[in-house]
Amino acid sequence: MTVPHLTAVKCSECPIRHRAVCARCDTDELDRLESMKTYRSFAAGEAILWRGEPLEFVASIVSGVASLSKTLEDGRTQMVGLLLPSDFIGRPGRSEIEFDVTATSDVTLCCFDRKPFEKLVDETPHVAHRLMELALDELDSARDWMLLLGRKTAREKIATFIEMLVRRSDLRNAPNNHTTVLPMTRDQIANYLGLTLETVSRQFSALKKDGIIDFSDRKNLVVKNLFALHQETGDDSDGGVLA
Amino acid sequence: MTVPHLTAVKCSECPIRHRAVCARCDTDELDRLESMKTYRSFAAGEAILWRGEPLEFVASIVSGVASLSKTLEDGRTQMVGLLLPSDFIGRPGRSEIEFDVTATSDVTLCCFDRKPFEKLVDETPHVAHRLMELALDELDSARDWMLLLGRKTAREKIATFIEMLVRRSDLRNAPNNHTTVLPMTRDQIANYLGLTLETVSRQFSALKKDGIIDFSDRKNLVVKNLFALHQETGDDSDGGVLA
DNA sequence: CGCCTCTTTGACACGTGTCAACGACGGTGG
DNA sequence: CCACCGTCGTTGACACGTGTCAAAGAGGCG
Repeated sequence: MTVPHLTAVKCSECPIRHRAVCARCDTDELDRLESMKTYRSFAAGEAILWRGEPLEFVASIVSGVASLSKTLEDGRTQMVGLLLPSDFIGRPGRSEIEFDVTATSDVTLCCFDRKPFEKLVDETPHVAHRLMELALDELDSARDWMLLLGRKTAREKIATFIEMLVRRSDLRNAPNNHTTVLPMTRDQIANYLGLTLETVSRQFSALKKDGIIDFSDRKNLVVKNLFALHQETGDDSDGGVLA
Repeated sequence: MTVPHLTAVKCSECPIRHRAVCARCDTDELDRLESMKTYRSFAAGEAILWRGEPLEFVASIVSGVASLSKTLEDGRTQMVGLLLPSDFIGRPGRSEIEFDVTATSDVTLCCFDRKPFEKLVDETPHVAHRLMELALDELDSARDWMLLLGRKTAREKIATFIEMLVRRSDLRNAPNNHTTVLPMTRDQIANYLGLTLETVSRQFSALKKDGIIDFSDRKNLVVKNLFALHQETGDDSDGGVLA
């Protein structure tokens, strides 16, 4: 299975223009980025970068979902990050990365060669500042995930995961009719949540049996009761729904 | 129990001079920091900052250990970071934090009022750059911890924890005679590792029974066989000892 | 149509949490 | 100086959640 390398769109028309690393750039800065960038695409399941490999390029995710994962010697793996459109791969001043980056769905990246990009970062406070914000956002979500991994039950993990997906995907629908698409297989969800795929499957079934969610097929789910779902996450009772 | 607020030492004589946020500063920049800083001390167990509280100051840890933790509605808590000397509290552009910061041991901080410090960051690339590095280091260790929380067994978690302490504390001793001090109670270790305090205690006992570690008292432990300890961490077999 | 991957479900095992009792240590006050 | 008390740590018995192993169903693609 091959994926065509899409031709890059103009930065000014880019769907992630306002949230990616270029979010704060003025027109001149954008022109400079424009001249440096290349688009690359990866099919679902394909490796984007391997741990320890020298880092030739950095990139923003234009479309699709990528994951960061770490593996123990005996093969147990844990996802340590989920990258969505506008998220950034690679860091200034780091020549390699400490985890594998994999395309979870089909992915399109807006790539920059690392060395010239680092030069640009040094000369462009707007970009440096935005990179800092993106890193801090990742740090916050990593810490939320540590709480989930260390202290939540399987049911709470699944409920939290679904709630996160619903919040990010579909705010257009009427309340109590939230629908969303699972962007990954049961196995990948298990690796994200620190569970086995069997436990993931069982917890989905249990939430379905309790009337909180429903599946139209494997990937598409409807949250029938968002309040009840939130009650299952273990987080503050006021939290999400009313916020 | 009160802790005296130590008078600040000269930046040029500061023990964390070469690793903290000021690491890359030249003499002029250091003078400016010097004029802004205040020392504060906190006794073991004391709260330094509460989640959601407006962030009045940022700080570097001069001595002692502080922890970041998150709590679920029913009281389950998870440490999401351990701050050692030279680590930084607070972020540019964030007016509050999403976790509690607590003094684990007696702690001394080098504090700066947030607003003037942010101004300084904007005007001082050396500081901005160093802050970025510190954030990325934290992100890397958060991700290592996610792997531990999600996939390691209790014994692997304890072995990893001890190995981390030994690496950071005592490189002066001869091989196979590594000694270290546990900077926290069993309960705090449990919250760091996503375990219960009983499990922590049992795993310490098991490693002692297997001749891998030994205790002279509750806090002081000797690693009698560092290679065997590393074998218990679940990490790559080549990893630490030979590196 | 048949193969392959993904998913579901069941039976069972085992690691870790829970509950409880006891022991060790350190500080305080008589 | 010693007795007391509170905190912290250890150990045991048991329960329960989640992992493991196994089999079969569901859907997609050649």
